[in-house]
Amino acid sequence: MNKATTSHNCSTCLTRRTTEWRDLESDDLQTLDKTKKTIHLNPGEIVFNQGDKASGVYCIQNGLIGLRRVDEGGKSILIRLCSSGNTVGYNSFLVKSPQYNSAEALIPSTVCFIPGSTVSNLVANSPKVGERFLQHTLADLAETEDDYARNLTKNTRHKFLHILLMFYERVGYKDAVGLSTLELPILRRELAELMGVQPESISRVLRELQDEQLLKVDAKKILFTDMDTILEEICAY
Amino acid sequence: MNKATTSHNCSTCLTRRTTEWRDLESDDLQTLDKTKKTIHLNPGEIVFNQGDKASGVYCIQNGLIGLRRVDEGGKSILIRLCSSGNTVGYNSFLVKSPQYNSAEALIPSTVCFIPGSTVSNLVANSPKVGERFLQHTLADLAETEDDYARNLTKNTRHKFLHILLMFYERVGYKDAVGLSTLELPILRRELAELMGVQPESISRVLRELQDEQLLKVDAKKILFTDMDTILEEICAY
DNA sequence: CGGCACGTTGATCAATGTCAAGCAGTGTGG
DNA sequence: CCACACTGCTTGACATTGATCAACGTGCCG
Repeated sequence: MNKATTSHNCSTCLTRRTTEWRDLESDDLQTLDKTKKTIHLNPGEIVFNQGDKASGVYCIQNGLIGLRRVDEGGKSILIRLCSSGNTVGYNSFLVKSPQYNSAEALIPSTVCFIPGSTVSNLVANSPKVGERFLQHTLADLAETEDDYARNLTKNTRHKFLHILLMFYERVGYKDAVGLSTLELPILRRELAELMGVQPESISRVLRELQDEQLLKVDAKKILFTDMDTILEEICAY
Repeated sequence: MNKATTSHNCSTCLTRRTTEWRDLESDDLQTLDKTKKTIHLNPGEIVFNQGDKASGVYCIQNGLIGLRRVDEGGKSILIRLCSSGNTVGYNSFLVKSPQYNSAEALIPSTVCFIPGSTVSNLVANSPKVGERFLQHTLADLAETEDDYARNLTKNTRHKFLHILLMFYERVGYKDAVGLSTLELPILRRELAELMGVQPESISRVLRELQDEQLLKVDAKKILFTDMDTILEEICAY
C-alpha cells in the first residue's frame, strides 16, 4: 500500500523486537536486512501453500495471516491466526518438511521473507536465536493445545464468544459513549473455519446473542451491550 | 513390577537413544544417571497434576502415559498419548509455567524424573540437547495440529477408526490365522476422551463396525476382519 | 444492467449427547 | 461361600445440536 514501507530496515524495525531476531546485533543484523525480502499482500493472497517447499521463514510486519489446513475431503479450517511480530512457516522449515499449512493474508499485510540460508547462518552464529525459536514453538504448542481442548469440549456458542473476545483484545476499542466495540477483520466463513463449523451456525449464534441483548451487530461491527454477562459466561463454565 | 528394572543406568538405557539425552557422553551421562529418579506407576497413578510446579521433566522408560486436561466445567479430555522414548512435562518446565496438563499412567509404566537443575545444566553444557528439545517440541506441535484438524473436521466414526489404527501401529499383531489383532490398552471412557465424545458413542460406533463386518470385538480385543476397507475409508476421504 | 460473493433465515435431517436400565466381572465383608 | 456393592460396558428412548439445502436480500464490480 504505502510505498515507503516497502523498503524496510531491520535495524530500525520495531516489530523485530518481538521476533526471533530481537537479540541480533551489528553484522548479523545487516545479514538479516540484506537478505530479507519485504512483501505486501492483499486479503486472500497467499504467503505459501500447504505442500510447498519450506525455503525460509516469514516475519509478519503488520496485518493478519491465517494458517489454513485443507483435508483430503476438501474441508478447510484455520489452524491459527498470526499477526505483527509472529513468524510463520518456521516450523516446517526447521524440520525440513514441506509446509504443513497454507498461510494467507486475511487483511492487507506486510511480511518479510528470510531465506533459509540466512536462518541457518544466524541460528548457527548465535545460540539466542535457537532459544527464541524454541520459546516460539513452545508458545504455539501451548496455544494449539488450548484451542484443541476448547474445540473438543465446548459448543458453538462458547467457541464463538471466545473468538469474539480474542478479537476484542486485539483490535477492540470503546466507542464515543464508552461501549466496547469491535470491527471484525474477517468474514463469517473465516470465523466458522476457526471453529470447525458452518457459516450458517455463525449467523444463528449472532442472532441468538442479539435476541438476548448481549450485543448488537451491524455487518462487521459488533457492539457489546452486555460485556459483563459475556465475560461471566465464558469464564465460569 | 520387576525389581531389576528399578535400578536403572542411563549409560546402558536403550530408551535413552530416542530421547533428548541421546547425544550425551561421559560426564554429562553420569550427571543424568546420578540425579534421575526412576518411578513405577500403576494404571490411574499420576505423574503430575495440571497446575503443579514443573520441577523437572519425565522420560518414559516404558508404558503408556496420557496427558489429560480438565476444563472449568469439569470435562476431561486426553490431549496426547506418550510412550517409551517420549519426554513429558518438558514444555511447562521450559517456559517455567505450572503444568498445563496432568500426566497419568494408562497402563503399568516406568518413568525417570530428571530434576530441573540437571536439565538446565545439560542444556547449558551441550547445545545438542537444546536442539533435541526444539525438535521434540516441533514434532509435538505438528502432531497436535494434525489432531486438531482431524477432530474439527471428521465425524466420530472416522476419528475412532483413526485411533484404532494408531493403536494397531503401536501394539497390534497378527493372530494365529494371520488376522490383524489389537488388544486395546485403555478403557472405552479413555478412548472417548481422546476424541472429545461420550463413551456411549464409542459403544455405538463399535457396534456399527461389527454390523458391517469390518471387525469383531471381544471386550478389549479387536479383530480386524476387513482391514482393507477400513484403510480405504480412512485414507480416501 | 447482470453476475457474483457474502450474509441471513427457514425447513428439515442426521449425528451426537443425555438419561435410564440392565448385564457382566471383580472385589469385599459377613 | 454368598450377598452385595461397584465399575465398566452396552443398549434403547429421547432431546438437542448443528449440518444441509434452498431461498432471498444486499452490495460491489465489470
